[in-house]
Amino acid sequence: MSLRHAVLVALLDGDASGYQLTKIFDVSVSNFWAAVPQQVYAELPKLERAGYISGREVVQQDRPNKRVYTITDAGRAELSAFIQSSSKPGVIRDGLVVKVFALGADATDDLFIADQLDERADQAEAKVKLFTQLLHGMLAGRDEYTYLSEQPRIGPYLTCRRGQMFEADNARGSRWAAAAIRARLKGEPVPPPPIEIPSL
Amino acid sequence: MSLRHAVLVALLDGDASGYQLTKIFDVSVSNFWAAVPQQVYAELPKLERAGYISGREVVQQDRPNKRVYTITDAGRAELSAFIQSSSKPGVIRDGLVVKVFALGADATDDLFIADQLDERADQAEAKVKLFTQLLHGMLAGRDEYTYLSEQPRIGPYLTCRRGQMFEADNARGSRWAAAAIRARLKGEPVPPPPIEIPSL
DNA sequence: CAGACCATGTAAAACGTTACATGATTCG
DNA sequence: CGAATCATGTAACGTTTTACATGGTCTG
Repeated sequence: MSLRHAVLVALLDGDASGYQLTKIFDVSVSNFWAAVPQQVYAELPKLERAGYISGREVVQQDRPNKRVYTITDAGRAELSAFIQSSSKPGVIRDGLVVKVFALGADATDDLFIADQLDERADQAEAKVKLFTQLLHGMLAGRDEYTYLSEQPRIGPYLTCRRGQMFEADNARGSRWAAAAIRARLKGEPVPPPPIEIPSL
Repeated sequence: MSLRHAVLVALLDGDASGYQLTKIFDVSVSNFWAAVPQQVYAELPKLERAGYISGREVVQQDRPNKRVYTITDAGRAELSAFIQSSSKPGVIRDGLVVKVFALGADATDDLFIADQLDERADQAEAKVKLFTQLLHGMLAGRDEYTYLSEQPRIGPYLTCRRGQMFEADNARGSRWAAAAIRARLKGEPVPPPPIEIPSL
């Protein structure tokens, strides 16, 4: 049950409303913990009742009023307890790769899979661009070495960097697989893979 | 809802019992669709009632009897329909990366996170070795180019290859992050990252 | 003879997804 | 004035996780 912890870490970088948290989940937290807005909104009252966060009303003239949450000491303690507990392996569930596993069962299906792999590669490339912008924003002109050595809160940078590398591989791998499928079906030579297979 | 489809693709390579399917999920399907044995066992009667698979009792002397399932034509059609439907983005939920996001909030916690990253790197390296063995088993002496050009069912090979690359990056990235955290805490120079940050 | 592997489940609780609902304000 | 953004939920349904349960055979 770490939706709760995902919300708590998101509040480490400053107070936020439910709406702002859904945006933070969209661009950064979703790389390691996916959650839709309804889930986030549902979690906030639970966390507040548990004493891990405290909310306050913020009246706005130009926009609807909002409720802004702060992580409490009890929330930080809960986070510490979570960090010091053992980590379960991450779960992956990707329907597109289920389809890739089915490759070779039907040639018509194979073409659909190739199309979807290219689409996935496009999305992954878009994410890489977004993450690269976010990273340069955090670096603010400094180089990575300086940033990592001097910045106190490197967590958001590292997870964004991880997302960037993950999506870059995702894009390369998906693009290659799509090309390989099409080449096979046309009887043409399969292109070389992005990374050679290691030996035993 | 693609647990159902994950079970169906697993049956494309031959009939299997519930128990065998849980093993297939363990070593290969779990790379793209995680499921515990109870989930697999629960899905089989549903798939049989829907007509997508058909089961038969197999009596064994040396071991407990088992029920072996075969994918039906209706099952293949259902799989085709799934393949031709649009793919939702894959979901990732990884508690360890939630912890990484929290880096910098507390130095004691940071050390725990570094330990867990090393542990994760060990597990990822073990998976890379396992996948490399599985891949060489599938290749059976042929090179990858030949295999991909000539083999009809390349799905299992590609998903295994993908898992291998994913885990290799996972291992490299986790190992580096652990080293970077420790270096920072000791005031030593942060080691260079496995991949340079792309420019804007 | 203990521990691992084969073989299959039930039941309850927790969690996640989807559809629906509402209403204000800003921007083009 | 319509669309986008801000802002927050409820309710129903479906899926996943966790704990529990059982019993045979095989290996050291």
